[in-house]
Amino acid sequence: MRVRIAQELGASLFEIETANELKDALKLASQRMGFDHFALSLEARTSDDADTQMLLHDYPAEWAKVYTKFDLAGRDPVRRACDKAFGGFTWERIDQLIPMTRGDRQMLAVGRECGIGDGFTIPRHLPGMARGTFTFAVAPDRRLPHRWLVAAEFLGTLALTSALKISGMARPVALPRLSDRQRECLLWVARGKTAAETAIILGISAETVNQHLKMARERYEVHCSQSLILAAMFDGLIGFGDVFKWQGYVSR
Amino acid sequence: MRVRIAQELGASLFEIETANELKDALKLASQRMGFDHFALSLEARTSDDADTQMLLHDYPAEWAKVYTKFDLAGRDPVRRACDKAFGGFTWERIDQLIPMTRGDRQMLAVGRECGIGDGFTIPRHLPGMARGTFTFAVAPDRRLPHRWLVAAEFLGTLALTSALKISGMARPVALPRLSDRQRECLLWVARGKTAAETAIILGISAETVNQHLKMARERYEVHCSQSLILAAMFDGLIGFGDVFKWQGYVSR
DNA sequence: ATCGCTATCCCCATTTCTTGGTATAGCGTC
DNA sequence: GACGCTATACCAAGAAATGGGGATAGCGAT
Repeated sequence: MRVRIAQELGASLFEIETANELKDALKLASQRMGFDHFALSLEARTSDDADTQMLLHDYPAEWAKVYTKFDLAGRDPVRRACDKAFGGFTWERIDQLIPMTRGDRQMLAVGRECGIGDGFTIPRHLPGMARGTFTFAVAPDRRLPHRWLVAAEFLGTLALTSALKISGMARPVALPRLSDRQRECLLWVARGKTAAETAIILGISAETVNQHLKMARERYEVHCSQSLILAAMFDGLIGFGDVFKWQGYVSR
Repeated sequence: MRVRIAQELGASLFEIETANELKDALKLASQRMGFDHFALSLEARTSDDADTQMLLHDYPAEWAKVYTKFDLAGRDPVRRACDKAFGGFTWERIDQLIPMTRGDRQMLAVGRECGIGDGFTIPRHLPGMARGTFTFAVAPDRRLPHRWLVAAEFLGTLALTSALKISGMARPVALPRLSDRQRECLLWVARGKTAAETAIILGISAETVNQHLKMARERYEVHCSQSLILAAMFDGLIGFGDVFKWQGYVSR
């Protein structure tokens, strides 16, 4: 039932096209699930200018002011905990994820004074592309609606996905531009192999490997393997998982 | 109701202490939710090759054999899509995330022949620490239990968290740190500049640029610039935005 | 003041990549 | 059968990266 509601709210996110619409929808959704506040933060790494960040929230103005004024983001235990958790976590569990300093507790206390009590934060990362968090929070005198946390995590993930789309990063995917063989050569080069090594691995001549790479560079209109790798990776033609699994596979 | 069941199953995960127990629990849970198979993959982001990987699954033996034997991991579209999604995705939606090559479709077809039909994969990343995926799959003649996907994503996240704890990978890995100059040189190389061009841009000697890159490679314990760029990017030291922003900035 | 450490800078020999060519064979389409 | 596309293979010259040396300057700790 709760999940059903979250799914309905989530479905509406996919028709959203502006940050303002998203903010309104999230405010509605968070309150419907029994939270007092929400905050969405997305730091994308592919925007064209300084506008690589999206911050939507309905925190009390005072807290937002204090937070930005004293640059509390740099010492926020919630942010640090985000680098340690695969899934959402309630703030009372932060000390299980990271060591809490006195300053950390003090910061949470300041938050409470500003109207932010307990919270539930969902961290998400896309290597090289973006990192985002979604937080649901309640007033200091209220308790988190624990029965809604699963739905909240689901909705928060959708909200981040939507924000990513709005931010202009999720472009329509281009057609595959490399042949399988070209991609295979590229993959081994990305894994740190030389053309000669790749040739042995694939059982073809080193010159042929170079030829495939040459063709691949031409298609991507770049002049060096670094750019080729990054372009292919950005397009999703190869991924970090394809690469790192093979670190040290055949060491020299 | 479905979430309740997932929560109960999830709660049991936190008392688990060995990979085998986890595997049994996940097998039970996945079947209870209406899936035929599950697969948990966790890879730590460390350069030394100790137990940096955990793979738990109940895929058909034939598929596991084919997958490892033919290096299918390097051309698995599911793995690539994991770098593009904040949340779980069904395999039928992969082509909305990444370009699908002929080889990709062929690979999914081979999977179907081996008993793996549609799937739902949950990707999670911890920058500088680990990357994990959890997949629920059904036999080729069956459909994914869509009503269970929210619960599945919840449970999958918990399973990955549990696996992280069990594997001992959770200890913070000290990220290689690069000096400002090293990072600067790396950035320009990632942007496709040669050492000589970078030298002019930075106003230093080309040999010095090479030296910075050399030190950076040593810190990351890699032997070539490709690996250096990818490792730094995976760790969040540089991002696609830092790179593509500058395409064509100085024409060649 | 000396030690250890780091960031910065430079040279050079060897290996590797990049770019310009050419060529054959297979495969599907028109 | 001609055409386009791809995979395969090779050659050669020049540009670039890599890994081996050193060297200087600053900075904090003992």
